[in-house]
Amino acid sequence: MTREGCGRLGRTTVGRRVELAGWVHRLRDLGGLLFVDLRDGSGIVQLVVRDLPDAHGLSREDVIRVEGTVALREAPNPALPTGEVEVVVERLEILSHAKPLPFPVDEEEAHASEETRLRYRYLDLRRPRLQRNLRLRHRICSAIRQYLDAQGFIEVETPMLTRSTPEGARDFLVPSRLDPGKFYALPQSPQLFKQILVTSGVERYFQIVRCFRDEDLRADRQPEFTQLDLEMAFLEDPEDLFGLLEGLMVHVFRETIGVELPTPFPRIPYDTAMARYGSDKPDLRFGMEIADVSDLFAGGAFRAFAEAVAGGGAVRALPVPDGAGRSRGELGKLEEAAKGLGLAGLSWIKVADGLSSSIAKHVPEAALQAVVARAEAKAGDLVLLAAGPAAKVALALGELRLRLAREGGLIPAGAWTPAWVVDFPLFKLSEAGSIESEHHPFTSPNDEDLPLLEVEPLRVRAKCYDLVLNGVELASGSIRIHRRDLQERIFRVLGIGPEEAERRFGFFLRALEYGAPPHGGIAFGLDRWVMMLAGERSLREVIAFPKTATGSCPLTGAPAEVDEAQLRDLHIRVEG
RNA sequence: GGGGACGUGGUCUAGGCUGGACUAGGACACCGGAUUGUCACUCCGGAGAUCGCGGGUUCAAAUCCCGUCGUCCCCGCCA
Repeated sequence: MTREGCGRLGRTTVGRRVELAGWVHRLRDLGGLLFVDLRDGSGIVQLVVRDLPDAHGLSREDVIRVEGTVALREAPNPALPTGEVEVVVERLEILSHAKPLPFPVDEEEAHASEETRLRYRYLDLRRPRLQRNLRLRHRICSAIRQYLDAQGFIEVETPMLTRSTPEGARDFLVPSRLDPGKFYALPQSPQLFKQILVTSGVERYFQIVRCFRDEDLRADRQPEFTQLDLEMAFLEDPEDLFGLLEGLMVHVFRETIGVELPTPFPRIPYDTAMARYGSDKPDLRFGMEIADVSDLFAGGAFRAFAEAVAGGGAVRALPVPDGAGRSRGELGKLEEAAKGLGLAGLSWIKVADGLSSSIAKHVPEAALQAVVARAEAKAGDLVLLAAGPAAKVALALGELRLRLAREGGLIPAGAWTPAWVVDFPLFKLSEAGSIESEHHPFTSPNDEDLPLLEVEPLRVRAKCYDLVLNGVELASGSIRIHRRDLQERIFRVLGIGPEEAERRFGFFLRALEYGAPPHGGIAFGLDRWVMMLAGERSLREVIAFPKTATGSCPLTGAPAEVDEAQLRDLHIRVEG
């Protein structure tokens, strides 16, 4: 007799003799009559047990096997998919006993601290919500593979033990036993390997791959995380990739949560994103677009604003729907928040029957009207005004835009607003004042900006793009440099001399010398993607065995001390 | 590296500001008993906590102070 799925029993299986096995979900002992809700991977069904004395010793989460006959219920339970039937048990075998549980596993929401949940992760994962998340994650991966396979991509594995290449984050290091004093690094991404793969004739590569970055954790950041990594040969125009990836997004959304994403996704230049949304990952689920009103205050009587414009800065306006009712106290708090974000101050205009404004004394009514018009504010709205260096104003207003939208409940539930952000700058200024890559050093500059490379590097744009979804950076990629001479020029701008370049990237530069095709690609943060589709707020809810905020694993106790002998083998001595 | 919140039986929590009748209360889980149509079963009874750890203040500390550890959130950091 073969085991059947609890959740597959129903009206059509009445009268059948079945064997079931699973976990005791709940018990209702009425003395002469015992009800057991039996749970397996397919669902839950009610068992009725009579005249089996052993059964009264059952506990929740015991693993049992039963034989019995499917019968129509006297009183159906509409809350249960199998609620029309029950299984009358004739034979019962306890396969494994469960101790009293540290927390209930039959509830949708967790009723235990995260630490307890992670310590008993095998119990936590039995909860329906996490089971759903695991299955959703599998379906997403499955849909990705299905789509990319159909598009001619092949999945190739790259090493986990590799060499440290100076990328943005701190590396996890693995000491070499055979070569004392030397270390492998766990990959922050398979960046150079995938470029070498396309150079090797793998024209369409992808990999669902674990990556490691030794930085502090967040709700949306784990030290080991999974990327959908992807690279194509003969990719010169990002648009060719966008179409393909929009197809991927549409496929995954359709197959997993049944949502139809409209294509094409909007393309938003980086400068526009910063100006209108104050962010390089704009949340397009709601309006509140920031308007530039610098010209309205240039040379005007309100000195704070006029001087900002004269000094090369900007004055920008953020409309707040239905914000006109805010009290002076609330506006004061907003200004405090703005100062915390680096602004010198925050002015406001309330749009009601007439206008009232914190700067009415200094600014003519007509100018205020013009600001309101440009910010597209309606009666009942509030307009916030900030002045200063353009980048600072943009970021601060962008942050306020998000906070006010969240607080005001202006973000529609169930909305999906993907967009491509394009035309990123190639470089940025580090805190120390040196030139750094905005994306990574293998990103190709825009052809027409090449003459600026050594002269005005900060003005060079990159063939670089992010896929942004609901204000979250979901994927990031670029067209790569495929010629050694250009790659060396970039290194020079970055202050990486020929010797250092040879030492760190010699293997890669050589690969570019033997016929490297133009190529490019992208990498998705898979965990975040799953998190969004699952509607979760933390990555830990979509990773089977995640780490705590301090990088520990309460289940296994990692990280942990190791034997002295192991350290000796690795030529490691621990201080202190 | 910085800021904030939290830590009380197995689990979740009340109490904490305003120290004293707190002999630390409740719910769930657990144990014993009853129970033949329940489905969050019900009813009766029971056991289980030196209030994360260390120090201090005080006649007296779960409660106030300092330190430390752990968890969570945020800033920095994350090409």
